[in-house]
Amino acid sequence: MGVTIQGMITDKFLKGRRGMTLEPAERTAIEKAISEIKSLPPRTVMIEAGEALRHSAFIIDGLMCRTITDRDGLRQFVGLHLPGDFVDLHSYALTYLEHDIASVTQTQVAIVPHDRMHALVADTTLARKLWFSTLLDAAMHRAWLFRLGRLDAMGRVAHFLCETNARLRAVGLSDGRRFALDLTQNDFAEICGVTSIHMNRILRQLREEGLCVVRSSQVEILRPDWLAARGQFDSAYLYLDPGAV
Amino acid sequence: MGVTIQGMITDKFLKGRRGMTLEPAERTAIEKAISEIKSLPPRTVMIEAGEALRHSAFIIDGLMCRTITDRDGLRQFVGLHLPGDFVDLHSYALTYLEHDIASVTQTQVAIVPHDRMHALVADTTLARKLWFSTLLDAAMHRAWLFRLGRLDAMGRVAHFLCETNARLRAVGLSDGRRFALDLTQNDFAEICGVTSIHMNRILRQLREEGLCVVRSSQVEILRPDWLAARGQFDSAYLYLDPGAV
DNA sequence: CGATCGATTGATTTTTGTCAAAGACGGTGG
DNA sequence: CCACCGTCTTTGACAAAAATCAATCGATCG
Repeated sequence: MGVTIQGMITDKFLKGRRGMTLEPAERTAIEKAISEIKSLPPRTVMIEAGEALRHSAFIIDGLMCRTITDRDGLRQFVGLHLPGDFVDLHSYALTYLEHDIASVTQTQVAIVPHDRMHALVADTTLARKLWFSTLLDAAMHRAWLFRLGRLDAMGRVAHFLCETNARLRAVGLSDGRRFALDLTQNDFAEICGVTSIHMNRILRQLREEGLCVVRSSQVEILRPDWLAARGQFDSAYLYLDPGAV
Repeated sequence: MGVTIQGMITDKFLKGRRGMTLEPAERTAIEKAISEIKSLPPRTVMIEAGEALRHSAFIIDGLMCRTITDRDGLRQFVGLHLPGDFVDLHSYALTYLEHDIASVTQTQVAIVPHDRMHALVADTTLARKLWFSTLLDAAMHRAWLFRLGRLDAMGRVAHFLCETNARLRAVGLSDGRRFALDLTQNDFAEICGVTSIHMNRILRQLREEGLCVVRSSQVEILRPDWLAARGQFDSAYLYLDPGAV
C-alpha cells in the first residue's frame, strides 16, 4: 500500500550503495522523466556502437550486456547489467557509445530522453548521484581489468560469480548463495575472455569439487569464502553500504 | 604573449576531444580552484586504495598510473595517465578509490580540493565536461578490457601503443610516429597482463620485424597501419575531434 | 521428426608462464 | 677512475594453461 507501480520502477537504482541512495523526491523526478517503457526480446541489440543517441535506458527487469566485437565477430563483454542499472546513462554525456548494448534475457527498460535529463542534472545533488552511478560502472570495469589481467580462468569465473552475487544481493535478487543468472556457457566465456570449451571445463571442475554449481540459468555457491579467495574478490569497488556487505 | 603561465596549466585538459574543449572562462574557473601544485618523484604512490579523499589531482606533467595489486603484490595497471588528464577527478564523487594512483615518472600535479569543486559543478556545462572526462576514462577501461579479453600478447602491445600514440598526439606530445614514453618492460607487462619475460620477447619480435621500436623510454612506430590492424585498434573510444584523428 | 542450440569430451597444438642465469647500463662510493 | 650494485633487459630450457580441432550428446522447438 502506498507503493505505486510507478514507485517500483527505480526501486533498485543505487540501492544499497554507500550514502548514494535516492531520496523519494529524486526518484519521483527520475520517474517523471521517463518517456516510455520498452520491452526487449532476449538477445536483441538495443544500441549499436557509433549510433547517435538521444535517450538513456534504465533496466527495470532482465539482463543486459555491453560488448565490443572484434574483427572476427567474436565478442568481449565489457559489462553486465542487472535490474536497477542505468545501463547507458553515460550516453547522455558521450552522445554516442563505442560499444554495443544488448539484452541477454527478456528485458524491460525505462527510457529517459536526454532533453529531460537536463532538468534532472540541474539538481546538483541528484547530478552527483547520477555521476556516481557511472563511476560505479567504471569501478567495475577496473575490477574486470584486474580479473582479466591477473587471474587464471578459474579465478576469473570465481571473481565474476562473487561480484554478481554481491550485486544481485544488493538489489534483493540473491540470498547470498543462490541466484538466477540466465547466461550460457558461451556468455561466461565472453565475460571471462576464454573459449567456451575451456569455460565448460572450468565450470565442470567447480561443480565436481563441490565449490559452485552453475547450471541451467541458476547459480549456487556452495563455498562462498573459498570462491572469494580463489577469485581474490574484495567488494570495496562496489561501494556497498557497510551494512549490506 | 598573452599566454600566462597560469594559462598553461589546464592547456591539455580535454584538448582535441569532440565538442568538449574548455572555454577560456571554464579553464580560468578550474585554475582558480587549484590550491597547490605538487611535485612527485618517480614511482611514488599518491593515493592508496581506501584512503578518504578531499581533493583531486590534475596532471600538468609526467606519467601516472592506476593499479590494482593482487594477493602476491603483483600489480595490474587499470589505467595510464598523461599530461592533461584529471587523474582522480572521480574521487570527487566516489570519496575513496578502490585502486592506487602512483607516479611513473617525475610528475607535477595541480591539486583541486573537493570543496572548491562544488562551485565548478554548479556550472552545468562545465559539470558535464568534467563528467565527460571521467566517462572517457571508463571508455578507455572498456578498450583495455577488449585488449585483455580478446587479443594475444602482441595484439595487446600493438593496441596499447596505438592508443598511447593517439592520446599523446591529441595533447601535442607525439608526432604520430615517435614519442617519449618512460615505461619499463615490466610496466608494459603490468599493463598488458603478461609476464615481463614474455613482454621482452614480444618487443624484440616487433623490433626485429621492423614494425615498432620500444626502447629506452622512446617509442617509434615504423608501420602505424600494421600496428593498428594487429591490435584491432579503432580510436572511436577516445572521442577525438574528427580533425585530430 | 529433423533441426538447432547449447553442453560436453578427447586429442593435439599453441601460447604463455616459470625457473635459472647472464648481460647491459647508469650511478655511487672508495 | 674504477669496482660494485641495483635495476632493467635478455636468453634458453621446460612446464603449465588455454586454444583449436573434431565429434557427440541432449534438450527443445516448430
